[in-house]
Amino acid sequence: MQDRMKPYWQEDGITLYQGDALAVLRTLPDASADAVIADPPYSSGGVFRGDRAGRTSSTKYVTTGATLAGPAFTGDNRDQRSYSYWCALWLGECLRIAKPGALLVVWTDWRQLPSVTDAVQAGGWVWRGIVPWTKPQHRSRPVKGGFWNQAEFAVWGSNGPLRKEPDYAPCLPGHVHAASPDPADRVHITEKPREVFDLCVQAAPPGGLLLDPFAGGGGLLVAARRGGRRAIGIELAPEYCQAAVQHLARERRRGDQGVLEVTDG
Amino acid sequence: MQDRMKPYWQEDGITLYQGDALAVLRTLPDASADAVIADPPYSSGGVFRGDRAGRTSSTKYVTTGATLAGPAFTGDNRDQRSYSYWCALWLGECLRIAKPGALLVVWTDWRQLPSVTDAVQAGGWVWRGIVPWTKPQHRSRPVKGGFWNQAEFAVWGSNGPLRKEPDYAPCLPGHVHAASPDPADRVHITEKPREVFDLCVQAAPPGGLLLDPFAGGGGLLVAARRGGRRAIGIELAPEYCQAAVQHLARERRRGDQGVLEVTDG
DNA sequence: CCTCTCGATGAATCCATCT
DNA sequence: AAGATGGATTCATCGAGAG
Repeated sequence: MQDRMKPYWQEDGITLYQGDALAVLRTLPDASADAVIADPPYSSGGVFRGDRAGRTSSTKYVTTGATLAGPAFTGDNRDQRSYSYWCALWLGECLRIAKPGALLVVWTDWRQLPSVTDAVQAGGWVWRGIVPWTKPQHRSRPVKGGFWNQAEFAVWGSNGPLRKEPDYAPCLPGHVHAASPDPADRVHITEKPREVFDLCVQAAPPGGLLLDPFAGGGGLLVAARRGGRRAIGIELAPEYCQAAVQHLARERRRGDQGVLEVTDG
Repeated sequence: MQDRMKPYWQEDGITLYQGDALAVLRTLPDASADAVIADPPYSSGGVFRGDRAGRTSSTKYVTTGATLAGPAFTGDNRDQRSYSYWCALWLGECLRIAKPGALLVVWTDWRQLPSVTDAVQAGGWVWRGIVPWTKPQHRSRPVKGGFWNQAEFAVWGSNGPLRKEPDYAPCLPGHVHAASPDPADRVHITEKPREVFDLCVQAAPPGGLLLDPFAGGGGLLVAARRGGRRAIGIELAPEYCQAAVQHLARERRRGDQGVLEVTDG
């Protein structure tokens, strides 16, 4: 662990660092996080390698004429071996930061799933399962002559044996079925629905600390505050750091309204 | 391809061979199957290596002393390397038997998923996706301090480019949510629900030929006939061959009743 | 029709002990 | 010390049936 960095933003137990995930992770203290929730760039593309090179996320993920909600995100063109290697690096660093028994959740698509399970174990975590997130067909991609592509996957594991303490050792649902947010409401291109974030947040006990090395639009940070957890987010792109902070501010206003509505009812 | 074997049973375009999958596959003709649907023994169980070896399916998967449907099945004790190797062998043989553009569906659990995706590609198939089957929580197992284990996975691919013919190139659902059949109604310990078989059957066009190298209790053969497809099943255990034939006979009677009921209504 | 209790269920897992 | 063996046990869920 190196010297502490200056946060990009901090409020209500939510901290956001701007910078490269590996670089920032190295500055975080040992055995401090109750759970690590990671949604790294998938680095996926065509079935054959040539399809994968030289395109940025704006052309890859937006097939219709819809306008791109945010800046193209980087780090999404690694080939498979270097992707596994890179994942093993930051996963190993996360292991150091995680408390014993802490949970790990890493999101991926079908194509990178085997690389991610390898990397999780290479990073020293105990791999314990896969949680599918399934989307309704109208929000996913048809494959002519095959099966719809309507699932993404969370590879999950733990730092050593699972927590058994009676105070917080829940049995969490092993499947989420929810639609992606409407493109108009999306902060990040690949933003996951609220249901997914709300599940991930429960990987840490109330008041516990979540670590999100690829914070993107800040969806997990928002969910962490909503669920009464602290969180540390890391995001490389300044545009997304700004978007995440705005997201947190917007949801705080909406949350206040929610509280008022509850009081009224 | 070697000499034809004598079928164990044959009727209505459904053929069942009794024998080792690899041995029987070698006797089947080239480019004859429209789809391959495989539900091999998972050789799974145990987060750590020691828990994976030397147990039979009856002691491994059945905790309560209750209802053991049928005998324990064999071939469920391979270590990870030999499991991948063995899968690549029969998958390669299936590729030879498959028509160009034929679909492949291989069922597995989370633990063997990466091995199976490797083996599918090693066998020469183009890997194209993962279809999760999710179960309701009350028919799956809680994991204290973690996520419920409530999904199994179909790794799917094709023999070369996907079929594009307008006559049969459907977009099939990429997710099934269904409960396991009631233990009393099960022919095989690990039998999948009807919804799963009905989806798999659609991988071949109506009248087309399905190949099931691990027929077990015959669930896919029954579904194939129900869906108007032909099928070739292979099963090693004579007990399960017999059970599959009985299953087909029972469902034929039930099917006749079903037709009558529809006529009545 | 609603609420409650009760029981069955699970393609395993944990851990002490022995080799 | 590492691996193999064997025995004991997990608990939230939801349907059925009763009240």
